[in-house]
Amino acid sequence: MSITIKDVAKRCGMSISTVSKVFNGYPDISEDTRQQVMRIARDMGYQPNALARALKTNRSYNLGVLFVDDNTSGLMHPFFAAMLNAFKSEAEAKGYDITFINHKIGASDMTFLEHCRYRNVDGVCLACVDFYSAEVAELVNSDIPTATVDHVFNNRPCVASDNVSGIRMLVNYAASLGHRRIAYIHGQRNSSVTETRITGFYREMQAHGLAVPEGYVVEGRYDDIMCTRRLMLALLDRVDPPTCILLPDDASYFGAMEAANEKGLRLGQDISVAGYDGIRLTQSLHPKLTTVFQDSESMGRQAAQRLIDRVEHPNTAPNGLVMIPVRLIEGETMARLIQ
Amino acid sequence: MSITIKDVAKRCGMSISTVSKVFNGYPDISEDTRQQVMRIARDMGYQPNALARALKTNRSYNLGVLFVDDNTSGLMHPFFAAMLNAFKSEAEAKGYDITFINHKIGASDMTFLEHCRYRNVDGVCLACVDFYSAEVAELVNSDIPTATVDHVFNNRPCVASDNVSGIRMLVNYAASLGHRRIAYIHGQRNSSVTETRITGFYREMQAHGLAVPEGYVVEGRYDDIMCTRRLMLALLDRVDPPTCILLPDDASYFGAMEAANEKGLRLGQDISVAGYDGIRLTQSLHPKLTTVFQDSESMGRQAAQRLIDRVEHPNTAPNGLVMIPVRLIEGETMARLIQ
DNA sequence: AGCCTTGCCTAAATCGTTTTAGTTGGATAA
DNA sequence: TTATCCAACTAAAACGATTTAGGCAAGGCT
Repeated sequence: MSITIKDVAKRCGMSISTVSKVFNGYPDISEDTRQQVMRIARDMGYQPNALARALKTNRSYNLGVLFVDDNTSGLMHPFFAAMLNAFKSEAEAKGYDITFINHKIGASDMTFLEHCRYRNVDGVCLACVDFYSAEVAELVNSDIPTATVDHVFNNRPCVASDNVSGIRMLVNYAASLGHRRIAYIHGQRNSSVTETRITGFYREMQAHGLAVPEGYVVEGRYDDIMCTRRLMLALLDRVDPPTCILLPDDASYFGAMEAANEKGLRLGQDISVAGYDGIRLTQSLHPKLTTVFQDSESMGRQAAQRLIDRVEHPNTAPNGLVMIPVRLIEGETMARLIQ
Repeated sequence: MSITIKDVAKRCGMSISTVSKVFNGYPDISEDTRQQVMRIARDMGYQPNALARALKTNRSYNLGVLFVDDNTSGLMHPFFAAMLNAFKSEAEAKGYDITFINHKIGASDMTFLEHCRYRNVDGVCLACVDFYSAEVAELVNSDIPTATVDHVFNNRPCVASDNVSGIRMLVNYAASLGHRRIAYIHGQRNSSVTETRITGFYREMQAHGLAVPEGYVVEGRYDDIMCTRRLMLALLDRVDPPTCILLPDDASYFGAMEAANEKGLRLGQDISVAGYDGIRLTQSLHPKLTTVFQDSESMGRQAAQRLIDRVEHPNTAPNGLVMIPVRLIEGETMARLIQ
C-alpha cells in the first residue's frame, strides 16, 4: 500500500542502497543523484518505514512514559497532564513519538520492562508511578535509559520540583503574616514528594519557633475535594483551630472553599489557606488562591531533553538531578493577622 | 541485548519456525514441544519483538490518536482527557498501544497521513482536531481505518454525543422552571458540535414559543473562564437581561460564578446558569452545577471498540454512527421562577 | 604504460519475525 | 511389499529498511 524504498529505487533506476544513502546523508553520493532521488521520492510521496528502520538501527524514536496511577491515570490530574503535554511537545520537536507504558497489554500481563522491550522504546520517562515497586526498580536498573520526575534513583537523570523550598516558602509566608497556628493537610504518604514536603514543613515551622500541635499535620489526598473538605472541617472544629491551613494541592481548594462556606468563614479573612501547584484554574477564581507554582511545563520539557540526551549520548556521564525552582504566588487567601 | 527467537530456538534445540509457531498457536506442533518451548521461553524472559512482527505481518497493534488543538493539546481539557483515558484503557485491554499523531515530528513536517504511515498505525481515532482541514480529509479518505468522535464523515464509524438532545434538555428544563428569557453563550463556531448545539437551541426555543432576542446567542470559548465572565456580565448589563444563561461548558462555570458575584447575584436564585459536560469538578461545588452529562468514558471506550472492529474486520460493513445518550444533571444553579 | 587514487555506485548481509512450501520418518492401507 | 498418508518439524523467502565491503571508471602520477 505504502511506497517503499524499493519503489523509489526502481523509479530512479538506481539501487536501494543509493536511495537509502541519500536519505541518510551519506557523503558518497553525487549532487545530481541526490537531487534526483529527493525529487522523485517527494513526488511519489515516499516515507521511510519507521518499523524497518528501527529494526535495523535499533533506534525506534519512540519514548515510553510511565503515567499510571492506582485508580485512574495521571492524565486526569491537571498538573501531570500539563507536564505530559510539555514532555510530548519537546519529544516531538526532537523527532520522538511517545508510548504509554503499562502492564496490561491485551491478554498477557507484562512488566514495565517487558513492555518497553516489546515496543523497543529508546528510553522511558517515569513520572506518575509507584517508585517503590519492584517493577520500577527492574526497569530503572535495566540498560534502557530512564529519566524520572520528582524521585531520585542514585545518580540517574531526574527532574525534580524544589519541594523543600516550596513548602518552606508557604510556611515562611504564613509566619510573616503573623500566623502561628499553621496546619498541614498533606497528600498520600507513599511518595517522596509528600515526604519531602512534610519534612520541609516541620523544619520551617521549627525555624520560626512555631509549635505543631498533635493533629495539625494530617494525611489527606491529592485532587480530592471531599476529603479536603472533611479534614478541614475537622481542623476548624478543634478547640484550638488553626488560623492557616496548607492544602495538598490546588484542586483541593474547592474543598476548602466549601468547608469555609459551611462554617461561615471568609477565605483570606477569617481563615487562611494555601494550595500547591499553581494550576491555571485556581488563579482565575476569587479569592485567588495563594499557592506555590510548580513549573510543569519546564519539568516536562526538561525531562524530555535529559532523557533524549541519555538516549543520544549514552557514553557521557549521566547528568544527575536538576532542580526546578518554584515560585510563591501571593493570592488572596492568606490573611494578615493583626498582632 | 534482548532475547530473540533465535536464542530460544537454539536453547530448545529446535528451529526458529517451531518456536514461532508455538507462539502463534499453530496446530502442527506436538503438545510436548509446545510445553517445552513455552517453559524455556518464559525462563529466558523471551518477548517477541513488536517491530519485527509488525514489519512482517503489517499489523503494528498501534492506534493513532488525533488530539491536537489550535493552541494547546486536548490533553488539558478535562472532557477530552477523560475520553482519551477511556480510549487508552480499552485499546490496551485489546492489545493496542496508542501513538499521538501530529504534523511536526523532528525536523520534517509530515501530514497526518504521512505520520500514520510512518508509524504503521493500524487505525486512527480523530477526536480533538479541525475536522474541516484538508489534511484530515486526506487521512479519512485513505485506506487507514478511522473512527471519529463527534463529527460524521459519510458512513464511517463515528461516536457522537447526542448534542441535539443535550441542549434541548437544558432549554426544556429551563422552560419548565418558568424561564422565558434564556441566553446561550456557546463555544467556538468552527466545530460541528457547536453548530449542532446552536441549531438545537433555536429549535427547542421555538418549540416552546420562546423568542430569542438579538444578542442572546453569543459566541464565547470553551474552557475560557475570563471570556465567559465578560460575556455574562455583558448579558446581565442589558436592559432586558436573561434570567437563565447556558454556558459553553462546565469549565466556564467559574467565569459565571465570578460574574454573578460581581453583580451581587446569587447563582440558582437571582440568576440561573447551566453548563455542559458533567465533569467531576463542578459536581463537587456549591451550588452544584446544573449541566448535561456527556459520557466521556463511554465515548472513548466505544470509539476504541469500533475502531478496533474496523481494523480487525475490514471486510464487514462499516457500522456508521453511534449516538451516546446524554443525561440532564439537575444541580442547584437553576431557579424556579414564580409565575 | 602501469599503478594508485578518488568518486560514485551496487551487492548482499542483516535486523527479528512470520509463513509457505517442503521434508522427514513412521503408521496405515492396498 | 510398496504406495499413501499424516503428524511434526524445518528451510528459506519475505517484510523494508541500513550499512559494510567492494566494484568500476576516470583521472593523476611516476
